Amino acid sequence: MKLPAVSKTKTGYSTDSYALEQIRAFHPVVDMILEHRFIAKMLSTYINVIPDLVDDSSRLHCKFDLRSTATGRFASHEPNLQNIPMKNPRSREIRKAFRAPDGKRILSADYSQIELRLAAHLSGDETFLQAFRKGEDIHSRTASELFAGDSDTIGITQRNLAKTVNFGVLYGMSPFKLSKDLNIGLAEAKNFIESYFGRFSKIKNWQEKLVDKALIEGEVRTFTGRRRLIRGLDSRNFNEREKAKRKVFNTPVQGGAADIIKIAMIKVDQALENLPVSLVLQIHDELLFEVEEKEVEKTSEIVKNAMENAVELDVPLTVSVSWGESWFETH
DNA sequence: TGTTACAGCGCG
DNA sequence: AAAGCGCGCTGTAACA
Ligand SMILES: Nc1ccn([C@H]2C[C@H](O)[C@@H](COP(=O)(O)OP(=O)(O)OP(=O)(O)O)O2)c(=O)n1
Ligand SMILES: [Mg+2]
Ligand SMILES: [Mg+2]
Repeated sequence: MKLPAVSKTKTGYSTDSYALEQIRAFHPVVDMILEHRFIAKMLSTYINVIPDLVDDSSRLHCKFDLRSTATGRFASHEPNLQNIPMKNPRSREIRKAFRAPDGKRILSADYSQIELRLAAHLSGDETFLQAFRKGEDIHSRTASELFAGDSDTIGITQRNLAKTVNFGVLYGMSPFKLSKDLNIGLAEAKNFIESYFGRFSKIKNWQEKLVDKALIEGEVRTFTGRRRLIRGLDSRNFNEREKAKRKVFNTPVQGGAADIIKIAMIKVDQALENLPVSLVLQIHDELLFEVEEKEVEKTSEIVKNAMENAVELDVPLTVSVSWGESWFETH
């Protein structure tokens, strides 16, 4: 349609939502395509599919693959119940369909800033460690810094963007992508990254040491000894080499967080032995339970305690618990 | 009818 | 998307 080209893929012009956002002012069809894409995604992935998978007892069972991921996380499939809509208020409505039976509640327990805490622990960065000892919420803090000026408009959407920024920068995001994500200039994005690693000054050095070690050993490990083989660190291709480096310093953190919740699952299971509670889902750093309504408060305490004390780090682990009649009410 | 590559997008 | 990482699912196009 001769609209401006935002970027290219290997087969043509890119039409992903970022590209369309950039050209929406040039033609009314662009917004219509975005809306169509959104509805099509919801229908084809969730709304038209999931009801047919519910069994005779109104239960929906996914499968969990415990040994397919590179980092030690679980993977869920048929259907994937680890990617049910959450971030967009319109699509989040889907969670109202995931209900506890009469007399029971859905209870969710999610680690706070889990990979940031683990990164603080593993790197030993004093500023980072102190922030968590003081009970700071770094995602919220980043949100306020990003939206300095309009402090009333900082809600969950802004915190989610800040979350992407915090993990993006930690795991090697380029100033280019950061500037696009935040709609800011390249220079400002560079500044943000510099001040991030300036503030948490031991992080960079810790990451470099991990890469040096991985180059020698050909692998990287989480704190439990879980190993991931890393290829490409000695590649002559810059992109391939840099990609391998990012895997090296992501894996101990993402994989370590996976180790933590696995330990927590064992402890939770033991602690709940005599209560009418079933663990129904794991979503990377979150556990979802079905609980007799009467026992919700007691379960909340036990679960929170077991998860927060799964392992002992140089920072506290904090877990947010919430519950309701459906999955929508949690968080 | 089934497989693969691709682009795209949902979640953590 | 041009240096965030980790997943699974979808529709389309091309091909067997
Ligand atoms: N864009 C994202 C979102 C999440 N994660 C990883 C790091 C998070 O620590 C972990 C769990 O995701 P959460 O959404 O639970 O985020 P946090 O635990 O960091 O924050 P919260 O306090 O909101 O739970 O998944 C990531 O790498 N990139
Ligand atoms: Mg969390
Ligand atoms: Mg979570």
